[in-house]
Amino acid sequence: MDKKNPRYQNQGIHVISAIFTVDKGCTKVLIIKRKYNPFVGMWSLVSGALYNDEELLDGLKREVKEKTGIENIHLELFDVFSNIHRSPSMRMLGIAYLGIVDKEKYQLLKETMKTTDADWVPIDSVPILAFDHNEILACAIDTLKRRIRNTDILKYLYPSGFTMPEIQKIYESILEKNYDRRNFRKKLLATGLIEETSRTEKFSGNKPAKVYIFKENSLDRNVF
Amino acid sequence: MDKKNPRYQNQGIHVISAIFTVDKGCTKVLIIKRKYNPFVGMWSLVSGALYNDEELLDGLKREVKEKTGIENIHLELFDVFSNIHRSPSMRMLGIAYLGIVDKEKYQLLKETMKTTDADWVPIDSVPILAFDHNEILACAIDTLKRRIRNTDILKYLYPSGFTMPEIQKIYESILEKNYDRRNFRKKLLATGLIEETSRTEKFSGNKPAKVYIFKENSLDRNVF
DNA sequence: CCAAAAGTGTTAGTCGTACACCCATGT
DNA sequence: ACATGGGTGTACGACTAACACTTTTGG
Repeated sequence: MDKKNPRYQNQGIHVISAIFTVDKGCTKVLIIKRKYNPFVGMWSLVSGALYNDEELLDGLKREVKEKTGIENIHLELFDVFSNIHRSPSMRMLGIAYLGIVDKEKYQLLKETMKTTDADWVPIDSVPILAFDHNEILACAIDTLKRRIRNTDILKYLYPSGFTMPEIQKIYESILEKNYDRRNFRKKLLATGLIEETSRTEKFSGNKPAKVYIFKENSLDRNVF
Repeated sequence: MDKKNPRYQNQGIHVISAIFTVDKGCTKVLIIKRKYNPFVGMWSLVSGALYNDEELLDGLKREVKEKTGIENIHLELFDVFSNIHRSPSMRMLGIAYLGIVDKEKYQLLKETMKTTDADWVPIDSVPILAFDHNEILACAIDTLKRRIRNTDILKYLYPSGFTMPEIQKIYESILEKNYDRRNFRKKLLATGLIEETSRTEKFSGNKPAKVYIFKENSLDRNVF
């Protein structure tokens, strides 16, 4: 490879995040309003250009922090978008990550150096987004559905534990299906991914519910 | 993003392929011997740098053709490698694809403009490879195992059909497990991914075996 | 007619699903 | 004591796994 060859130059890397939360039974995604060009004034996913001395995840976390104030979240790769004209100014490869967080545990900045607004919006009423972000989001939603069924991604939504009714509601909201309480509990326990703690916590009734946590190991399994 | 900022410059994109085949019960991967620097004289996966006016898959297929003579194969994304020093000369993001082909259907060039040798080697006797290709290969093998169980990736190994004993051997070779002939057949048929044809073909015995083909639809399913 | 591999069916055990009652707490 | 949601067990059907004999072809 000849570094001087212009065909190898002028390409950059976008890191892009689809960060989800579930709020009262509604799946929402975090979007920001852009303060600068390209696409000034438009909404977009939280994203930015990678520096040449940065790992992908480090760059993405930097962008997420700069544009939303949110730090220390789990993000995982799910796809790459390579359309040559997906960014107007130059060829930018888009590396897309997804995450899911409890929005109550983070302070979202409404305005930053690079954004004029930020919000959690229901995934079925997302506006037109900059770049190819609507396409990326659609792909992220599909992947999220698959991953909550096949992997223990929800471990990162509940770092300090969860109750059965609580996590069942999450599965039902994201997958848009209802599950039988008794069978749900049996199936999730049967995966071996979680374990009981001695704590209890109230979810929405009066009787306190047992708190469970995800174990460390994380083999791929069909969960639901 | 300020295009003039040097932190956004000097990064390139590698497209990398782990192309597998199964040869007499042995899973093999295609590697090439490098004619030029970096890593002249070393073996590596089939890979190269992406042009700034190319889609990822187009660039990868160009590289595969240039370095092996092989054309028209299915390749699918499986991971991204972003370690800053994974390439010695400059920061190169590595976008990794995997494929599986019937090596008898392709003519492999032993030498090309950019390679001095090329070969299918058993995955348990792969030499030290250039860049981070050993790591990428290990990751590809894991993914291949998962995908033959969860997706219809073997459709691309058998574009014109397969017999039950034949495809069972492939599953057994890659997953290093044996399956009961009767149950294997029932389970694969139950996925709904395949259908019978009117053709028959001899695999290794004297009695001809029915030929099956993969259907068009390709929903993710657990196969084995 | 013998060898080699292809093709098929039944049974037992396991897993998933459907379903109804008691329990702990707050008001 | 009542309302609200949390917690549990059982029975039935579906799927998975184990297993042996018959069929087709070539030599």
